[in-house]
Amino acid sequence: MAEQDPRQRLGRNDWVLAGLRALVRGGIAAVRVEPLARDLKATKGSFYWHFKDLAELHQTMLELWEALATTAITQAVRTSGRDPYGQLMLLVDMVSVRPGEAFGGVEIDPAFRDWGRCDPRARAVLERVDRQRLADLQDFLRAAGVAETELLSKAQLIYAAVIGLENLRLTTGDEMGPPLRALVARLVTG
Amino acid sequence: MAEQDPRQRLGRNDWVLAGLRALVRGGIAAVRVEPLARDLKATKGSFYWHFKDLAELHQTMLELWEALATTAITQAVRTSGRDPYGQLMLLVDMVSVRPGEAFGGVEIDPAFRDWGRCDPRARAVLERVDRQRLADLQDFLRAAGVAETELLSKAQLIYAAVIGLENLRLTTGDEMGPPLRALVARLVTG
DNA sequence: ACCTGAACACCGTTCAAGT
DNA sequence: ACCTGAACACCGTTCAAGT
Repeated sequence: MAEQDPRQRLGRNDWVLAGLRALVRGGIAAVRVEPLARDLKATKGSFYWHFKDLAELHQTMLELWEALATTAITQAVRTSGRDPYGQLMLLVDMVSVRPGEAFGGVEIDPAFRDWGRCDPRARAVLERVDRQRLADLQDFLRAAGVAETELLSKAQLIYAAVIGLENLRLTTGDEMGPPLRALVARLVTG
Repeated sequence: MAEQDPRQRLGRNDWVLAGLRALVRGGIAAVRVEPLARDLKATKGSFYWHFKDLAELHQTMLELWEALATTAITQAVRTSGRDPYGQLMLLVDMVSVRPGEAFGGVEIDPAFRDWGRCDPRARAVLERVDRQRLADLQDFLRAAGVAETELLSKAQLIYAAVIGLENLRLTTGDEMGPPLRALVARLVTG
């Protein structure tokens, strides 16, 4: 995306990105000051210039994810200029993108979901994200012509499929795009 | 139950019990060598006489719980000499007992359930325990005259109620015995 | 057989001192 | 403004030495 020049000085953001990498690789237990410092070839003192403590880094990661996982993607979809059905498919595509191809992409979702199972602070964020996404999904389905009485159940089914397919991709390596597009097509036209 | 005499020397079991106490109070993160040693007024070296490392203590705790959580209770119920319906009610009573009144009692269940969410070793045990309990519950329901086609769904409903009520007891403090007995009565006679 | 005490490694946190 | 280096505390793990 940018920043090929190896700056000597680190910003708050470099630590957050390193934290996200560690989270995806080893879970929240891997997001620790000293390993992160080694990763960035800096000292722990540098970390403590940017953050009060580990909890503040965790909080920052959660806030970033909450923003990316909800407003960022739906915003991009809404302003894409496509018709409602095209917007739904774009949403599916953005959510199905392979790990590393985009941030806020789906590769970090399971990592945050696992984190939410073990940490009340993360769980609160996870609950807000899930609620928001279900609400957004219902908006898109409504715009695409789905009947009001079927909005919730269809949104839940799609979201459940996304979560389940994310997990399967981690184990079986299967792509989630095709089955997801098929499901959405069936639910919108049916 | 026993052991009022304060022995100087600790056994493997004292460490396991201290580990269970710590797990219930503070989750698996609280089950650590040095705090446990402080709790038992011993040194860390003593711990490492009985266990290779922390992982071995964890494993021992999981094995103990798996035994108590499945075979121990159902065995006691089966050999109680009651009729099938009485056995079901005894099972409910044993599972509803207040924290501290019995080990293998339900007070430690939520702690192991939380642990299972964050640790693959614990998750494997949790899955076996849940499957075993559902199977046992179906056996008891069958003996009490529940129709074969309704065994699974009724067992699931009862087990879900147990888990949900355990959680509510932790927050609201409500007793779980009465609602559980009512549910079982309705499902067996209905 | 069971334990103590000291040692070492790892890591979170603080802080004075450097650029 | 941002970082280093050293220090301290906490805890997992090892081990020689005690009873």
